Amino acid sequence: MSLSSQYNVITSPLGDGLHKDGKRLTPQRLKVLNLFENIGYGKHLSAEEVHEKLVKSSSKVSLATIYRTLRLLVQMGLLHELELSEGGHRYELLSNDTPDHHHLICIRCGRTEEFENEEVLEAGKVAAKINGFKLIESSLNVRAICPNCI
Amino acid sequence: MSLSSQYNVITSPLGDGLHKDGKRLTPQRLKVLNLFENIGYGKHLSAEEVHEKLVKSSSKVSLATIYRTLRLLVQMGLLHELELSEGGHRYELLSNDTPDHHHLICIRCGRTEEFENEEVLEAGKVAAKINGFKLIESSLNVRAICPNCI
DNA sequence: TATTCTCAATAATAACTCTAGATGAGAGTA
DNA sequence: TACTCTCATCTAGAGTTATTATTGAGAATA
Repeated sequence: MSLSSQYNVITSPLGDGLHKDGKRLTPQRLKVLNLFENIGYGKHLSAEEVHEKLVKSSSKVSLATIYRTLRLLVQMGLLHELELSEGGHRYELLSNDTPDHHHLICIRCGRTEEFENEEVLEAGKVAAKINGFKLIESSLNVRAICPNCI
Repeated sequence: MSLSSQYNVITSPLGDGLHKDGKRLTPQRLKVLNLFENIGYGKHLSAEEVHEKLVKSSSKVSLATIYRTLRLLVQMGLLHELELSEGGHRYELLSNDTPDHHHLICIRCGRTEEFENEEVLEAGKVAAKINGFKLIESSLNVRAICPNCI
């Protein structure tokens, strides 16, 4: 039996999106997406810049793969493509759902509800600042039992 | 190649604890632990009570397995054993770290810092109430980059 | 009564195999 | 310059097998 039938294995949005399509989660794809997550929202890079940055961080990924991966991540809705008037394209991280999204998860049936909360976002910011971290995103997971399962 | 070598598969504390010891994550073990999580902290049950409750919820687990599992969960530090003067033992969920614990996680090196925050706990409570869920616990995960990795 | 032991049957999961999807290097295209 | 294509090589992950931990039922123990 493969692990995918386990009760409690949680996978990434990238992995999930790829797998349900017969596609594969590769180190290269992860590196490209991580790069965008690291630089944060609102910043855009060209394919060449992505390539340079990965090479500098001793993560060699070929330019052809960069192009293929950028196209894929745009198709998956994880990146946004900007067309420049000077020619060429740039890519930026697309927040895939409500910013500052939190989840209420039923531990019995897995039902999930999203909600927003400003104080939670603020708490994340403060914690990051105190510890000298650069914030990327925060998500509150509330483990609970839904009405149907009580 | 087995999934365990993947980059981004997150497993449960129970699964992790068992696997690193060559032990297995079984439905029975999960059911027993879930039962304690569902009734919440501070409440204790005897082996017989655990058995009854599981049988009632149409989750048949043999009494022998209940005893074996309770001993295991105590060894793993997930449950606490109380010795009663009238004879027999009772078990209760052990909060394995700071209650209302939140995590600041470096997405590059994996370094993790814990912190507490009252507003976050409150936000979880409110969200659970609005949606009719019974709260179990909430944890805020802040994805960020630590000083060493910036 | 509360708990443990025995042992045949069951099943979690590590290990291995295999195949199609993905990559790298470099040539091709516009 | 900006990107795509080709193709040999590589590898992610599905599928399968095999091993051995775990379970259930009931007897045994204290």
